[in-house]
Amino acid sequence: MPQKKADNLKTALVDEAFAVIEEKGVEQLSFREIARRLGVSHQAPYKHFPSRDHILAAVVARCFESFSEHLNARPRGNTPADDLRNMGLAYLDFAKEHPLKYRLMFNTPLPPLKDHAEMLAQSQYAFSLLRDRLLSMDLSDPGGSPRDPEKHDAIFIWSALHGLASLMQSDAMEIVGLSEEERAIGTERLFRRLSLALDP
Amino acid sequence: MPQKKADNLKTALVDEAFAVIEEKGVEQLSFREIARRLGVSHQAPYKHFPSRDHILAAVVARCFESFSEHLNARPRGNTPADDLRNMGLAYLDFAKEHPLKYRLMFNTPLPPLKDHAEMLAQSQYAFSLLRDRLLSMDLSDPGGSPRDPEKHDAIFIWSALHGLASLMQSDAMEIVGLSEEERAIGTERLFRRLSLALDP
DNA sequence: TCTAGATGGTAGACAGTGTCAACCGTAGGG
DNA sequence: CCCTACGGTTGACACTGTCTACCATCTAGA
Repeated sequence: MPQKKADNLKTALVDEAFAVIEEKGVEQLSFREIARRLGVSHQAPYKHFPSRDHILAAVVARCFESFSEHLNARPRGNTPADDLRNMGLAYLDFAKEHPLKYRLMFNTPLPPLKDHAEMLAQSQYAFSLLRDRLLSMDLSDPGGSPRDPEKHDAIFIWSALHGLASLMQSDAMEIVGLSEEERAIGTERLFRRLSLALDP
Repeated sequence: MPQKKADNLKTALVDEAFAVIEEKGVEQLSFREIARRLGVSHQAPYKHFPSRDHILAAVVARCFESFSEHLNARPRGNTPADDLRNMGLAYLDFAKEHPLKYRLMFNTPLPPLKDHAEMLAQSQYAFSLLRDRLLSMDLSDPGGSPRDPEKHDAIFIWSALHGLASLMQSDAMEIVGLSEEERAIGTERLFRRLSLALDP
C-alpha cells in the first residue's frame, strides 16, 4: 500500500498534528499517533522534524500564517481610524472562529523561539500587520501634548483586544456567570470605549 | 528514614509539584518525579490524588488562593473609582511578581472544571473579588443614558488588564520589538486611558 | 555505466511516563 | 480480638520520545 509520497508527507504530518490537537488537546499530541494515523512507521516523522517540539512549532507557524491571511482579508477602511477598527474586528473574529489556533499562538507554552525560525518568521509577519496599523494612527497623548504619534497606545489597544479574545474563550466568563448576551454587549461596549478613548 | 508524616505528604506533594513546574515547565510535571524527590514510592501520590490532573488542579487552586490574598491585601481606596484603580494595580502587580502562577490560572489548558471542585471554588472566590469591585462602580453608558450600573464595562476593564498582563509575559512584546521602557510607558498610558474612559 | 551519497522510509531497543492491581503494616472501633 | 480503612509498598502494562542501525531508491559524478 503506497503511503503519501515524498514531500506530501511533511505537510500531511502537520495536517494530522493539527487534527490530533483538535480532537484530544495539545497535551495529547503524540508523534507516534500521527505516524499511526498516516499508516507510516513511528520513525518516519523524524525524517522531517527533528523533534516533537518542531512539529508543534510548524503547526503554530501555520496558525500565524492563517491569522495573517485573515487580517489581510479584512475590508479596508477609508480613514486610518476606520481601518484600525476593521482590523480590531478581524482580530476578534479570528479568535472567535478559530479558538484553537488563537490559543496555540497566544496561550500555549511555546518552544524557545530561537530554535524555530519558521514559526518566528510567521509570528513576526503577523505582528507586523498589527503594528503597522496601530502606528498609522496619529494618537494624541491624553492630557498631554497632542500629536504624539508614538506607539504607546498600541499596547492599550492590543491589550484590550487580546484580553477580550482570551477571556472569552477561557472558563473565566462562565465562572463569573456572564451570559452570552452580556458578553456580546460587553464586547460592543469595549469597542465603543476604545473609540471614545482614541477619538476624543 | 521517616518520610513526611501523614497529611503532610499531601501538601508536600503540591509544594513539590509547584517546584517542578517552576523548574521544568508544566509539560514536564511528572507524578513519578514528585514522588522521587520526596523519597517516596511512585504510587504514594495516588493515595492523595486520583490522577495527575488532580494534583495540577490542586496547584492551580493554590494559585487562585494566593491571587485572592494578593488582591485583598491591596491598599483600600477612598472612593470606588480609587479602589478599583488599586485593584487594577494589584492585579497587574500579581501577574508581574508571579508570572508562573498567573499563567497557570489563565493560560494553561485546565482539566475540566467540574471534576475539580476545590479549584473551581478558589477561582470563583478570586473572580468574585474582581466582580464586586467592578460592579461597585456606577458606570455610565458612554453616549447613552447615564447611570446604567450594569456590568458591561467590567469586560472592558478586565480585558485590558488581563490582556496587558498576558501579553507582557508572552513573547509577543519581544517579537514586535517593544523595549522595556516602551512597555512601562504603555502600561501607564493604558491606565490613563482606562481612567479617562470611565471617569469622563 | 558504475558507484557514492543523500533522501526517506523501516524495525528494534531503552528510559521514562501514567495507571492498574495486589500486597502489607499499623491504628482504631465494634 | 478481629476487621476495616488508611497510607504506604512493589510489580506490571501500555504508551511515549528518541537513539541506533538497517534498507531502498533516486541522483550526480567519475
